Amino acid sequence: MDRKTSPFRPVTVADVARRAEVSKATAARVLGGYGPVSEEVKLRVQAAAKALDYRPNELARSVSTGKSGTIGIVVGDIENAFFGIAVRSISDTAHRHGFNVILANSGEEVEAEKAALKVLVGKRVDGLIVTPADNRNVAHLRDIVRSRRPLVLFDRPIDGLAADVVATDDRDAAFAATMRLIEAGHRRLAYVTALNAEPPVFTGPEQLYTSSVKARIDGFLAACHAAGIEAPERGVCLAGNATAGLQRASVERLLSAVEPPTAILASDSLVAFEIFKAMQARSLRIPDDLSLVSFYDAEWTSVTTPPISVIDQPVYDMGTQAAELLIARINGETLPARHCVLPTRFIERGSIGVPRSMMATT
Amino acid sequence: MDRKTSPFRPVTVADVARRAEVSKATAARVLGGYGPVSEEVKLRVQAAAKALDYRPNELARSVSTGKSGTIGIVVGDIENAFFGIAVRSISDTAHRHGFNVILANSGEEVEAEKAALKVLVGKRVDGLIVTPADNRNVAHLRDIVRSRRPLVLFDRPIDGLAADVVATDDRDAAFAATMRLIEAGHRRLAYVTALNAEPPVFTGPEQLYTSSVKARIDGFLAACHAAGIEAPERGVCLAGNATAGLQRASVERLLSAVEPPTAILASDSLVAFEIFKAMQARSLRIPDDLSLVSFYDAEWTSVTTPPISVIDQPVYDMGTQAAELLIARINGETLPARHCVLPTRFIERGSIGVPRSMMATT
DNA sequence: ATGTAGTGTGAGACCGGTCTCAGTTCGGAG
DNA sequence: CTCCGAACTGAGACCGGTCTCACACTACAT
Repeated sequence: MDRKTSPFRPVTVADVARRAEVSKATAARVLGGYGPVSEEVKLRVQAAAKALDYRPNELARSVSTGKSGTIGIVVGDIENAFFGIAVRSISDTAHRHGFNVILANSGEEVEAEKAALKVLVGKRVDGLIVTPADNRNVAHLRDIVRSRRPLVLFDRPIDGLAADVVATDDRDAAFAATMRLIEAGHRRLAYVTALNAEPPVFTGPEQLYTSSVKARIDGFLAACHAAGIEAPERGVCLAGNATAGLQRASVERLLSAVEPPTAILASDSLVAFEIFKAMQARSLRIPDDLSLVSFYDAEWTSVTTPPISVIDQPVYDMGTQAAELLIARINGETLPARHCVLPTRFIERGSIGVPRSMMATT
Repeated sequence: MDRKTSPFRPVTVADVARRAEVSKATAARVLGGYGPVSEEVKLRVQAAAKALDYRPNELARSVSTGKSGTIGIVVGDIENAFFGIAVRSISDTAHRHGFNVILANSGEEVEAEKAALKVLVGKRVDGLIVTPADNRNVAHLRDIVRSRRPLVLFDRPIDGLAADVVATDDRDAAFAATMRLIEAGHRRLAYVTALNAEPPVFTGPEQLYTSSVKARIDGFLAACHAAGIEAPERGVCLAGNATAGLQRASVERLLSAVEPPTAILASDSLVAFEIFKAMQARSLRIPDDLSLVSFYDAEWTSVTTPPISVIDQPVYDMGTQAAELLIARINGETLPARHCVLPTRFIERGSIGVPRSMMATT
């Protein structure tokens, strides 16, 4: 504890008080801007603070007030543009309300998510925005709720958890997009999502632990069933997300099947990107050989030839909404948990075509 | 201060100590893992902590140790994939070393950068990684250095500031890329960068306050001069970055000039994207009508037709390097400021062609 | 003159941790 | 059997803030 002797020791209220020749309490009142202080003393303290270049220690402040002015965000992967923009939007909104943001990456791993949450709670964040990696394993989230710390689930609802949610109409969006493909004449459809599963085949919805993806597959299957397509489950492809290589291999396998799909709905822009590149590599043409629709209006989807039709998610608005909901809670709002569903928008571009088989028969 | 009466008051060492029937000091020793404690007492305290679900208050810990275990990052814009990956890489490395990350966005505004720095210093981050928005206005950074808080400049060196730097060989990369364009036969070259300037014309290098961009333009001009191209300065286009609309307008103006450039070097993937879309909108073809090279290997550049040749920057490595440099400093390393220059790599794709004029004359 | 309300100030407790220091206990050496 | 040091424990100061409380002083009504 040689801190007090170092010449680089940060300046404290006590230092300022000494220089302004007032008590620590008075200096603190000026610096913290709370109690009543006479004009003359206030000026003297402010002058001393400036002269000493005083920087309040927010940590000490937090420890005594119990509020940190910080919100924690746990996302699956910041590298993913979807989350990148979400983070941007959340942090913009947070700053606007005088909050800061601590960021943690779960890499879509529950264990990492738990660890991140632990650290954030340790840092006494005032509230949390989380994209839960696994809806089967939510004890740690339940703990957060129980401890009364405001929590907003982002993009992925969890049933039976009394937390606010900001998400999109995933099921409807997937249903509608699938319908468009079916209406174009497709009967062999595939839904591709990033998910580690062993074996990597779809065996049932209980396998799906990312709630948004589950909803989307629900919608996909419902549309297929409504159109009388049999065994559409076989079109659900769980490409891994552990390594890019694994995912690429899954996509390759899908495209080189004996009866490959004639239309694909991609669960996110990253898988769609893999699919697009794999197709390019084997000179398959969109939409002639294969129709492609992806969730999320990623930058690249608008500049390919042809451009890709997408389900646009209002990410920026989702982030803003989530942050605002959270901050309202932090400020003491006590309404029951709300569930905000934002509408997606289908952007028609050039990646949906008529399947070859249809062209032959018509 | 009704905190102590609330049933949701967080558990403290004192609570644990009471339950384990030991002194606060002993409980703290077990929980903090520092002093000598007998095996029996240790177990008792751990049991009590678990029963009470004790979560250490990191803030209080930081206030008494003087270390926060947190590093602050200030980037220009997280939405930009370049920074997105940088943040990812920095936070991965930080976590690997047991540090957390607080993120702040400057939006490329010095004032916001100053404010962010103030907050981060207030939160007593152990170190900072900053991409300075303006190399003319660095007093706040100088203050950081003076206060002995470790600081690493990311991507943008600042002369005369005794801080570590991780950057790329911007000047050389721009020089080499420009040379390629010149060798392909181009004589009317443009360099487009995002920068607000009034009027939006290049009048000299003193106008350039983002050091990396300045280095690149240096390289661009040097290559032009070496090839005997006259007044290459006229090709430097400062498209705004305040609003997307402004930037788009600048690009439009550039393309519809009486003597438009036959080759463009784009300073980042966002301007390149604007250029690509503007060209698409007016049915200009790459590389027949215009050759295009961009800094940064953004996702979209590899899937356009034709794909865009780029100067690939090793962002992930830069982030890792920056974080490691910083953490070494935090851990007490005292070497003089280092300047790490990472090499870029030119990725040849299909966007460089022979200018029309050349084709006619040959 | 007294009451009384209000303003400004300082002393010191407090937040939840860390850490110093002064015992206490115990074992083994002399 | 005493002495010494090591191992353990508790009391309490400390970190840098906030905040309560008591007190001094003024101003104004009674």
